[in-house]
Amino acid sequence: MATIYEVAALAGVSPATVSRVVNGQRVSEEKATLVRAAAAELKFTPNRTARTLRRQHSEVIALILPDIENPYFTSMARGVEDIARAAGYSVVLCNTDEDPVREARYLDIAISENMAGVILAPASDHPDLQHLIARRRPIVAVDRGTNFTIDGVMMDNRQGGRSAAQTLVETGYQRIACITGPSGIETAAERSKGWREIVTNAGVFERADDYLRYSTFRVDGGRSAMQELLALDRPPDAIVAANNLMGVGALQVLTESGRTPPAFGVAVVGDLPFTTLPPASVSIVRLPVRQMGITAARMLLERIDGDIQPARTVVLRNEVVPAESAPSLTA
Amino acid sequence: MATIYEVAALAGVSPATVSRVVNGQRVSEEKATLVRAAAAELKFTPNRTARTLRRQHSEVIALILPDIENPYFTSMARGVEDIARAAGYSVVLCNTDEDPVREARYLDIAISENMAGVILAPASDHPDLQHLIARRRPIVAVDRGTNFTIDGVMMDNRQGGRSAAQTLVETGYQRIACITGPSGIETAAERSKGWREIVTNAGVFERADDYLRYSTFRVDGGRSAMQELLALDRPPDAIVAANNLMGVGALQVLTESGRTPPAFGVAVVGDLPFTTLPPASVSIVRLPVRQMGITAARMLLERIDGDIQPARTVVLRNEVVPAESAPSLTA
DNA sequence: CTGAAAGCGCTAACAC
DNA sequence: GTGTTAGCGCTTTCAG
Repeated sequence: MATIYEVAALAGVSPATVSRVVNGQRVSEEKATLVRAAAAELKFTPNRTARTLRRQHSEVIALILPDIENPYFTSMARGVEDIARAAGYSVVLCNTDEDPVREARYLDIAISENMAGVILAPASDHPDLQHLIARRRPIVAVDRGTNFTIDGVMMDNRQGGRSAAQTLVETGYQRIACITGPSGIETAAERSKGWREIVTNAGVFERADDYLRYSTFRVDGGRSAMQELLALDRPPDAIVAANNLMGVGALQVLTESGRTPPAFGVAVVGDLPFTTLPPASVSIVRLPVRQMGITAARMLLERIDGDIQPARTVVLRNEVVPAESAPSLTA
Repeated sequence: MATIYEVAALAGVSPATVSRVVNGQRVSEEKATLVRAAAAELKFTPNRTARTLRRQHSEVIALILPDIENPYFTSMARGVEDIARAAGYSVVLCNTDEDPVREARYLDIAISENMAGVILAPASDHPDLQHLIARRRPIVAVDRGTNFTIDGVMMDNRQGGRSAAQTLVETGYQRIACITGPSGIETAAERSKGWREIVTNAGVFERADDYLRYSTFRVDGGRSAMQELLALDRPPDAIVAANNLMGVGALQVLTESGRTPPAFGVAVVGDLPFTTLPPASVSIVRLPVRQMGITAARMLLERIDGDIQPARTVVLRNEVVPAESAPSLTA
C-alpha cells in the first residue's frame, strides 16, 4: 500500500510536493509529471483516513433514513447522490428502521468518522442532535421537522392531505376515510389534518374521526387499518392513504375483497411504487421527493462550504394527479 | 471535541489507560471509574478516524449495489445489516447505478477509507477488484459471479428460470415468452437458459428464441420488451419475467392492453414488490434475498476475523409459489 | 515553487 | 496494571 513517501522517493521530490500534485495545487509541470508517473507505477491511492484526520473532515455525507426499503426514501437518496457526487462528495446511506436508538448511533458515527455533514429524515421529532450541533457539523432535516432550529426541507403535507381528499369529494364519494401514520410523526399528523379540513368543511359527513385510523407507515399498517374500516357498520366508500406503502396495503385489502377502484375511491399521498394498477384508477398526490433530496444536498453543501446564515426551511409544493374515470355513483 | 488526552488529564491517568478503558481491556476498577466519569463530563466520543488510521481498518462494511431503488437489493441490505450490526459493524450502502465506473470509485473509497470489507453485487462480470485483492481486503460477491476467485453467494438462477417456465407449461399455456436482463449479466443469462430448457424440451413450441427479449433489469425494460412481444404476428400467451421490476413493467403493459392474468400467464423470478394484484394471479419464484445478505455478511465477518480458507461459493435454493387459478384455456 | 517538520487522535509495544 | 513513546499517512505552515 503505497504512501506519498514512496511516491516522493520514486519521483525524486518531497512528500509535500506529492501532496500538492494530488490536491491540484500549483506545482511545476515538470515535477508534476514525475509525480504522476510514480503514482501510477505504484498504484498509489491516497489514504483518506489520514487526510481526514489531518483535515478534520472527510468527503462523505451521511444520509440517515427511517426505512431504506421504502422507495420514497430511496428516491430521495438518488437526488442527494446526484448533487453530492457532482461536488466530489460520496454519500453513504444509513437505515434507522424508525428506531431513535439506531438513529443516535449513526449520528455518533457521523461525528466520530468526521463526516462532512448529515442529512437526516428523523425517526422522531426530538432526534439526538446535541453532539452534532455542539461540534458544528452541518445538518439538514428532510421530510420531517425537529425541535431544533436547523435547516430543513419539507413537503406541504397539510396541502397534500387536502388535495387527496378534495379529488375524492369532487368525484362524489360520500364517506371518505383516512389512514395515516403514527400520530407522533409530523407528516402523518399534517396529512390527516388536511383530510379532516376537507371532509369537515365540505360537510360531506359528520363524525369524521370515526373514519380516521393511525397506523404504521408500512404496507401492513395500511392493510390492518383498511380491514378495520371495512368492518365498520357504515363502511367508507373512499379512502385517503397518507403515504405510498399504506396506499399499497389498502389497495391489497380492497382488491382481495373485490372492491377495486373506482368503485371504491382511493387517493394516495405519495407515488405508488411499482404499481401494476390500471392507469389512472387511483388519485395520486405527487410528492417531489427527488427534488427534496436535491434541495437538501445543496443546502448541506453550502453549509459545508462555510455558509453561516440563519437556519432556513424550504417547503416543496406537490401536484395532484386525479383518477381519470369517475365512478357511476348515482347509477 | 475532547480527546483521550483531555480525558486522561481530567481523570489523572495516562492516555493509554483511557484507551484501554474505551476498548474494554483490563484496567483497575478504580481508575476505570475515574476515566468513565471524566469521559462523560467531557462528552468524549472516540475519534474513529484516528483509530482507523492507527489500526489500519475501520468498523464499517461497504455494501455496493447496482440499484438502490430495487427492493430486491434493499431487502438484501437488511439481511447484511442485521448480521453486521450484531457484530459491532456499521454498514454503508453505495449505489453504482449499474455503472462500472461508479463501482470502481466506491471500491477505491472502500480502500482509501480503510473499510473492514466489502460486499459487492457487481455491475459487470469483471469488476475492478485488483486493488482490493492486492491489499487483501475481504470481499464477497453477491447475486452475480465475477472473473475472480473470491467468496460468493448466489441464487440458483437457472433453476429459477426453469421453475417459472414449468408452472406456466403445467397450466397449459402454449407460447411462453421470456423477458430477461442485459445479456452480459450472469443472472439474466442463467434465468433465460432455464426458461429455454423447459420450453424447448417440453416441445411446447419451436423457435423459442423468437420469444426471448434482452432488456434492462428495470420497469422500463419490462415494458418495452412486453410491448415488442405483443406486437408479434403470433404473440405469446404467457411470459416469464427474469426479475421483479421487469415483471412489474410487463404487468403494466398487459393491464393497459386489457390482458390481465390469468388470461395471460405471468411468472416472475423474484418477489413482486408492493403488488396490489389479486392474490395468486401470478406465479412467483421466491428468491431468498434477505438470506443472501445474511450469508454474505457472515462470510465477510469470518474473513475479517482472519479466516483464510480457499474461496467458497454458496448457492441458495428458491421456492415456487404458483398462481392458484388456472385459466380456462380450452374454453 | 519546493522542502522540512510538526501534528491530527489514537493504539500498541515496550518498559517499569 | 500503568505510563511513555513512536508512529499510522497525510496536509500545512514556515523557511528558503
